Amino acid sequence: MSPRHIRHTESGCLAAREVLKLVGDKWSVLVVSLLGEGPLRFTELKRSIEGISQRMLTLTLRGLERDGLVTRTVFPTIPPRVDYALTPLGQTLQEPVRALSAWAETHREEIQAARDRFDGKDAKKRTARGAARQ
Amino acid sequence: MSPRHIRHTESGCLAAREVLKLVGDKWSVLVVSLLGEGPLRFTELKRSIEGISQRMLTLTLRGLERDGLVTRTVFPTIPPRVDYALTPLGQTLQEPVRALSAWAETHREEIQAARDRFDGKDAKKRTARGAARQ
DNA sequence: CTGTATCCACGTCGATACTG
DNA sequence: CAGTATCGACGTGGATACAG
Repeated sequence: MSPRHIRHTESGCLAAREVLKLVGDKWSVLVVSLLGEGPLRFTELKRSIEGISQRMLTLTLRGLERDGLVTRTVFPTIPPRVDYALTPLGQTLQEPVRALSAWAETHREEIQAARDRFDGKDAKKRTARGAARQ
Repeated sequence: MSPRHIRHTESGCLAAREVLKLVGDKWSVLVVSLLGEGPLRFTELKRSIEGISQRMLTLTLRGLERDGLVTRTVFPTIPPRVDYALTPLGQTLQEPVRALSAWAETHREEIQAARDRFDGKDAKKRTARGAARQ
């Protein structure tokens, strides 16, 4: 795994990879997006996302905290209360992410059409070879 | 898996998720970026990326082709020759992706600092509890 | 309430070998 | 040259149970 082959600055591309991976994460972007509208408690996040497990929410938040994108504030009360909020850095991430989401929304139908076309041709090929599956 | 909980339009968020996943993919963005400078053959791509296996390059290209981001042109010669190129749709994707990469580059050091801080505190906590690992 | 720990199913990826 | 097929290792995510 020599990272020498990647164009331009090596560290820049490694950073890009990591951020891209973060963005590709199943929950991170959603959490950041929710916190973009204000701080939330653990349970509030869990309820807002609803498909997420406790484990995954914890892991996601830890990762975001580690990267300096969210802050974790513990109130040592009983029962305990923990607030999560976006850092300034986390807020700046929202802009490029929103740009990407906008792109997705804009080209959603175009992509879907391409997929249908591709899958259609693929099905034809398979049936032509006599092995119609499904 | 009821997709009812996601905010705003359901299809929009599903589309965003899929694009985010595509962007988070280990190779897709790299391939799109390379094709952004002009069409390339299969082997040229393979050599340019170098860390990628034949299998992964094939799968990546099929996925991009399916989504209508790249075209696959076969020249029925011997030996065979296949050119891959970005579609107009694929080209438009480059802009938001570059914005995200720029964000990564800009905040690279900031993120690294946050990680060091976090990992440092984590290590301290662990040693304080008497279980210094590593 | 806010986690942590454990287990397991699943998908993804790489290595390798083979084909047209 | 440009793939496809197969296999095994690995990481990721969900369910569940338990703890502070």
